[in-house]
Parts: sequence; C-alpha cells; structure tokens
Amino acid sequence: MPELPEVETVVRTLRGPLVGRRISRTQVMRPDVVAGGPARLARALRDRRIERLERRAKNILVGLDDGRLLRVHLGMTGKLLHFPRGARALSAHACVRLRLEGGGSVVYDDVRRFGGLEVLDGAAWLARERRLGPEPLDPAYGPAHLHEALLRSRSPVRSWLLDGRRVAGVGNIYANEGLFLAGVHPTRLANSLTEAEAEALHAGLRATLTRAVELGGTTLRDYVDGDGNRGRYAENLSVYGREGLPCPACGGSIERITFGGRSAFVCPGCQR
DNA sequence: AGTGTATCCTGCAGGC
DNA sequence: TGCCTGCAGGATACAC
Repeated sequence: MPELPEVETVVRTLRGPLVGRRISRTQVMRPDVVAGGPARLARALRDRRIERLERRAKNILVGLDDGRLLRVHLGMTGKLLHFPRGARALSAHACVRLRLEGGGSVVYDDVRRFGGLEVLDGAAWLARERRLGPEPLDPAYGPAHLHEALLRSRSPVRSWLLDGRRVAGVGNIYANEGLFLAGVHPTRLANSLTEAEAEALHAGLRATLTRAVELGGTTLRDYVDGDGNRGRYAENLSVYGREGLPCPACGGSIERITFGGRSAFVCPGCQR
C-alpha cells in the first residue's frame, strides 16, 4: 500500500508528536513482525529518546539518542499511528505498541504483517542503505541519470521502476501514473526509451509523486497517516485501478494488463 | 548478471 | 447464505 508519498506523509505527521519524546516501554502483540525478536527490541528501545524521523525509500527511520535507528517498513497494510494519551482502543491487528513517557503511545498496526520493525546501528543501516536506488525527488537526480540507467536494462520499464535498487520509493501506483503522464507503455523495454521519453518519464514521476505528497498520499483501502487520516490523491489517479473507465486525456477506455505478476493500467491511445 | 516467479498473510469482491 | 478463486499498495529467496 504505502509508497514514497504515503511513507513521507506518515513521517511528516509523526514528527511533531514524536520528536523529543522518550520511549518508556515496548509491548509486542505479534512477534513475527519484529526482526531480532521482541526481547531485543524492548531492550533497545527502553528509555531511549526519539531525536529525529526520516524517510528513505519506503522505510521510516526513527533516530534514537544512542545513535541507533528504529527502521519501520509498512509492507502492504502497515500503519504507524500516534495515539495521544487516553485515545481510542487498539485494533485487532495492532502488532507493537511503544509507550511514551508522559502519556500516549505509537502503534505499529498491520493486517497482513508483510512489514515490520528492526533496530539497527549506524553501520548496519548503511550496509542496507547502499543497496537502495536514488530518491526520485532528490534535486540531484536528473533525467540524464534516469536515461543512462534505463539503457542498461532489458526489463519492462514498469518492472524496472518497481525495483528499489534502481529508483527508490516507487511502487505500482506511481509507476503506472508516471508512465501514463510520460505517454510510455508499461511493457516497453527499459533500454528502448528515447532520451525524450526518459525525460518525460522523469517529469511524470516527479509530478505524480510531488502532487501525491501534497495531498497526503493515496488511500485505496487501508492507508492512513500517523494521525489516522486518509490520503486525498486517489481522485487524481489517471489510470491506476481505473480499468474500463475513460482516460482523462483522450476519453478512451483504460485497460488492465498483467505481467511480472502484477496489474498494469494503460491508456492504449496515449501510451506507446 | 539480469529477469521472472513463488511466497509470506489476511480480507474482500465476485462467481456459482 | 456460503464456499471457492483471485487479487491487493512490498520485498526477498530462489530458479532459469
């Protein structure tokens, strides 16, 4: 569920309530989401102060006052929620609760439990981080960089965009939206894109990601931000999930195709 | 090396 | 109503 804009929104909504707070106690209701096990997690977090919250790719990074990091990945259905003091009850799918000194808590909730939490020291995170592709919204990431990387691959461009080692944070929604905005068909081989098409894809990806961040992400079903609010980008989607509906550009019918084990949505008139 | 497929897990929609 | 199948925003281990 959560791609770059959703994870970014979660981080932004949690910064205010969490930075500066101290974790008093950790409760693990679903041990299988905790890499390294619940006991190690509880020990690592006990009495630590939260110094910063960042996003890298689809990871939420909680910086602790001993220099270590709590890495949270939302998988498909994960939520990271701030519960103010005396707030609503936990859902049946609450997996981990971090109690905050002075009241309130942070809860990791995940129906499918594809996501999870892990405490890492700086070196361990760096080793992981090096395998991640560039951030598409980084000002230093230009169209020439994208084109050059695309030319080295023969995989379908939609599959290429979903590979986090090539470009970070792009999932199926924004890969499809970016390709539509660029007028490029998702099954086109990466190395077949012209310089102009790579430029259009770069612009299209940035446009859809930027606007989605501004609107707090896309809620199709489960996604909510750190305060439990839905994203407002869904009504701006041009093709994703719109099989049989009219293309916003040409009015033609949007098709759903399947490859690489996942659905792609295409306007056959607009995308070549 | 580079690509595609199966898999983890639960819930929901649609067909019969 | 109820059972079955397929599908869902991610990431990774493996086979070819």
